[in-house]
Amino acid sequence: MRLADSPLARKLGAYVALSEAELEALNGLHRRRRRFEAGRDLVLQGQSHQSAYILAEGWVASYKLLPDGARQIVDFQIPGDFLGLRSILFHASDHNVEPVTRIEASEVLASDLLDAFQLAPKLAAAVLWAVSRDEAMVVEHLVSLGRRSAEERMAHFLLEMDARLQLVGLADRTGYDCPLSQYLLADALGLSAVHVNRVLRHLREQGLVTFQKGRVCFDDFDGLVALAGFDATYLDQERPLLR
Amino acid sequence: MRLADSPLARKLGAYVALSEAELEALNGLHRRRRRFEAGRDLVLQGQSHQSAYILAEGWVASYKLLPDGARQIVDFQIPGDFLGLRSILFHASDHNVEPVTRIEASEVLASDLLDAFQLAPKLAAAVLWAVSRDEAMVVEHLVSLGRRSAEERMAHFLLEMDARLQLVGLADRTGYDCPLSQYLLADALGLSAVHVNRVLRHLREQGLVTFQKGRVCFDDFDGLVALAGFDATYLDQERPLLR
DNA sequence: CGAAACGTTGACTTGTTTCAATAACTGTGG
DNA sequence: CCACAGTTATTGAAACAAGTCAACGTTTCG
Repeated sequence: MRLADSPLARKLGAYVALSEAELEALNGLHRRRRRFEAGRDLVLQGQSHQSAYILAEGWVASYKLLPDGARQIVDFQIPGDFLGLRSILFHASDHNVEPVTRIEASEVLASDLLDAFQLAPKLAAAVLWAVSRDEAMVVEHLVSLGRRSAEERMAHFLLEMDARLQLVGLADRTGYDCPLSQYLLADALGLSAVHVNRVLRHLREQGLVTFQKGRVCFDDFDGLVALAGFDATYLDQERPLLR
Repeated sequence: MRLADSPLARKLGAYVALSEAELEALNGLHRRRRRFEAGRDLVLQGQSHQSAYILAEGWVASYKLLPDGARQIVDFQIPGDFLGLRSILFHASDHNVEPVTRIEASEVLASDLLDAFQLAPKLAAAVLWAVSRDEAMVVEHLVSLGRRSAEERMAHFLLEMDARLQLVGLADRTGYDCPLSQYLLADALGLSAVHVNRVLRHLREQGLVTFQKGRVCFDDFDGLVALAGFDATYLDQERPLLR
């Protein structure tokens, strides 16, 4: 694998072009590579001294549990994303991190990050950009839950994942492979699993998207964008590259 | 006013005790103090090269607008909070910032922050903590919209604002002054203004909280905490002080 | 091959929205 | 200081989106 082919390198490359030396420093973060099985949480709500990770392969869900047992998935992570970065600084982690599939991830200590930044200062700006982008995605998700209908939410979500996956080369405009069950979608979108099923059926019957057997397939991309009111500028990934 | 009395100093002081020199550096951020009238937005969605601010007095709402004109308030800011910090780094601001009351705020440039961090490195950690805390609040808000009922949402919101205001000395366990209209509450909680009114009435009739004439008054604090399932650990402000 | 997880559908219930009308504030100019 | 306009609060009735319960089909995997 060439250096630039790591998902994180691809993603950061959309923000700023990275030199060979900078890619090298980035690669240094991928020592301590680990594998985790689906369903075994990496990070637990309330626990302290947790590590952060860079996800290399597979899908992950970050979620919170409520006293009554309900759960809300805050975001999914895909290759190239950070996991639990906030819990490095915080007194205790305020959320859980669960692999949706079998995953591969590199453990990252605060000191690793600082070392990399010293080697390649441009990297610090790029990572800060990635973190701000994560926050912007959480904000957009909040807007979905507060002000979009179930159908708009689903459409918006499927489109956001497409844009994010495209950035790391795992999707194109026709669709992508998606390992999420309808239960996971329900917990992310603030719906019941039954309603998720109905919404997906309706979107399919309207000829907009088909999500079946682990594959999301856009039948009418522009129609879906219109329905969702999807505007990808919050992902900040359409800019002309800085060089 | 003694140095430690600025709201930001009070807030950061809950994370780490600050020396006189550090308070001095923090104070340096309060040059360029400005006043803004209620309703005249400071930062606009889609605009670039925006400033960040530290809020010194008054309340502010950060929100996003949807194509159909609906709006979702992401968070309110109170004295001691940063405004639009994310839009310093980002290509264009992805949200609007509107003063709810007449406010006073100090404009902060990226270079000001870096200067202050150089003068007082402990400040960098404290600011990073504040930013992470902001993100944790957005996440908890998202959980509210996704998985809590209207009544739980309202209760949770009123309790969160109490905890935050206490940290800067603007509230106690009995209540606080709150300039938010029911329309603003509705746009924050993902409800209609009519339903906000009904929810407030019901909470009042249950003897839990009274929110009338600009004042939130807790009639049964513990009962409200129980109803909301409120657990303030995500605010990370209960820790024993680091010295 | 069987069990468990996941997906699908229908009938019914509920929380929240919408529409509509009226009352109570708030601030401003005469 | 009062009258008026605009905003904010309050309440009822009807409509609707999404949830719940329940049953059954389908896939996956050990």
